[in-house]
Order: sequence, then structure tokens, then C-alpha cells
Amino acid sequence: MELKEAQEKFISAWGAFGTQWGINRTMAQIHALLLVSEDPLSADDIMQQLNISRGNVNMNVRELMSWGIVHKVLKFGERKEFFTAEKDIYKTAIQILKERRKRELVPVLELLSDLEKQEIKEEGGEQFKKLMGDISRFGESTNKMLDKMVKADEHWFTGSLMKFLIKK
Amino acid sequence: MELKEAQEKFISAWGAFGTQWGINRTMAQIHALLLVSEDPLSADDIMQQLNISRGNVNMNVRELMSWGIVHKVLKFGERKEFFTAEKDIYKTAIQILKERRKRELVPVLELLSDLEKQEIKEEGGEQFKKLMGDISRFGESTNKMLDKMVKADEHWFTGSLMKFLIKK
DNA sequence: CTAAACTTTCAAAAATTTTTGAAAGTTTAG
DNA sequence: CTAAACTTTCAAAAATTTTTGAAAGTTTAG
Repeated sequence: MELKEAQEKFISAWGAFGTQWGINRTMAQIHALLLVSEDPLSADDIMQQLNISRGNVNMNVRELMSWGIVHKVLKFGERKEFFTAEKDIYKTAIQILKERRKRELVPVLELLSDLEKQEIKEEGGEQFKKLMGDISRFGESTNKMLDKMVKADEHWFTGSLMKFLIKK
Repeated sequence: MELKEAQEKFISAWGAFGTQWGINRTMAQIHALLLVSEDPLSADDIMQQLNISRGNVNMNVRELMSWGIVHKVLKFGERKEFFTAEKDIYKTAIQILKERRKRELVPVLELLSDLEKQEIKEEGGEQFKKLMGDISRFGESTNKMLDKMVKADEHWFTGSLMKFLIKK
């Protein structure tokens, strides 16, 4: 197989998987493209390689930067901005975990604890509050666990945690 | 606050969060509705409470069943089918983890190991294969970890794992 | 078997999300 | 300051996803 063919396979598959994860196809493809490209790419490079418009590149690259998994690189003597993806896959995964925790889990926990605190006198109210409490407690545990993972270093993930999980 | 109001808040918030997770709004809302409803509901009940069409209810309920987090309940003397959500939130979460692992992670791992095995002689080929290998290895670790979590029991999650994670 | 009571399917419509590309904005070289 | 080289914005168009609801299919009571 040719390198280019393999890269294209990877980019398009990554894009398809992205959509299942609530990320849009193009954003995932840009990420994949930057991952497989040794050197940083300019907006024009991305436009040309993925066949998408300038506005589209701009929007998605900025979104990827807001996730902290793509960075702007400036080259001397060039006015254009270039972009690279974080090449360390562990760092990338932790970064995504961190952001999702902040953007998605934390707001849910806030809503749940708010509903749990409400005074509901009607029949069934206690049961509803118990459900909110159950979900809330489960979410808090997950939250703590993720926080721990995010703050740990790579050695911890591949080392102690894996050992702990594999044993028994 | 009234019970009904609190329930509606929960349902609509759950729906909104669902969309961020690649699940559609209605499916998440039906799930939330079934969670807060003590008794099983029929398709008509769901239609009426969420104001959606029969076809829509049918599709989404079946999808929820395929995820294994909603079950069909038959009542004696009734021809209608009724549905409930798994009320144990831990079981629900594990079930979702299990399905996502199977539907999303496993196919990615297959693609990666396929690309890693390719013969690519061109310049840059080795580097590309290294990237595939890195992602692959990371994915395999995650896969093992999730598998372990899925197979463990609840006590393990709230007990040993949490203790392990919280300490130092 | 028949008809009533349901569930399922699916093409068309509606809603939502994504993309385009031109116009506006910004920065820098000279 | 000016103009060229860029980046950003945003309304309209395109693409995609979701929803509707009527028709088809299935099951069960009698």
C-alpha cells in the first residue's frame, strides 16, 4: 500500500468515528490530517488536502485549538499561520478527557444536585430525589476518578493503574 | 417546585446533554422519562408526554432496547407493550460503556492494527506506522481497562477502584 | 376466519447542522 | 499611510439527521 493511500484511509476512518462521538466529520479529519503530517500545515494546505473551504478550515481549527489538541505554529519569515496536532497520543487523550469532563460532566452534576435539593412535597417526590441522588453520587465518583486520571502522569496510567486492573 | 416541573427539567436537560454525546435528543428524553416514571409506559404514554409521533417513539425505544438500558414489560390482560428503564444507574452506565466499547472502540482498533501491518516502503512510512502503533497500543490499554470495569461488580467500582484512585 | 388492537416501516417534510465563499476585518511590509 | 497578505465572520445554500403520519404488517380475541 502506498503511504498516501494509508493516510487517506486513516483520515477518512477517523472522520467517520468522530461523528459517532458527537464530533463533526471535518473536525476529526483535520485532526487526523495534522496527526499524520510531519510538518505543520497552513490553512491553505488543509483546504487543498481535504477539499474544504477556507471558512470551514478556520472554524474547525479554532475549535480543535480550544480543545487544546492542536496548536498554532509560527514560521520565521512567513506571514501564514501553521498548525500541528499534539503528537503524544496519551496527552491528546487526557486533554480530551479533561475538556469533556469540564464541558459535559460538570454541568450535569450541577443540575442533579440542584434538583436533589428541591423541596418536593407531592407523592413520588422522595423517589424522584432518590434517583437524582443516585445519579449524582455515581457522577461524582466518576468525576473524581477522571480528575485523578487527568492529574496523574503517563507512567501512572500504563504502570500502576494497568497493573491494578489486570491483576486478579 | 412541583414534581412535574422537576421531572420536566430533568428530561429536557438529559435530552440536551444527549446531543453532545452523539445520542439524539429524543432518545435521551425517552430514556429520562422512563427513568423518572415509576411504572412502565406504553408507546401512547410516551407519545403523549413528550409530544412526539408514534414512529419516532417506536424507533427510539427499539434503539434504547438495543443498548440494553430499556426493557419491554408485558402486563397481564393488556395487548399493549410497556417499557421501563433499568433503574440501577450503575448497571446502566456499565451497559453503555460495554456497548460503546463494542461499537466504537473495537472497530477503531481493527483499523489501526490493519494499517500498522501494511508494508509501506516510501519515506515517512515508518513514522506513519509508528503513529498507528502508538494509537493502537493506547487503545488496547483502554480497551483492557474498560473490559475489566465491565466485568467487575459494583462493589469493585465504588470500593477498591475508588480507594486506589483516591490514595496519594 | 374476521376485525380490532396494536407495532413497524418508510417516503416525504421539517428541523438541524455543516459548509461555502464573498465581504469585512486585521496585520505587516514597505 | 497604503496595499498586499493574510484571518475571521456570517448569511445563504447544501447536506444530513430527525420527525411525521399514513399505510402496511402482525398478533390476538372471539
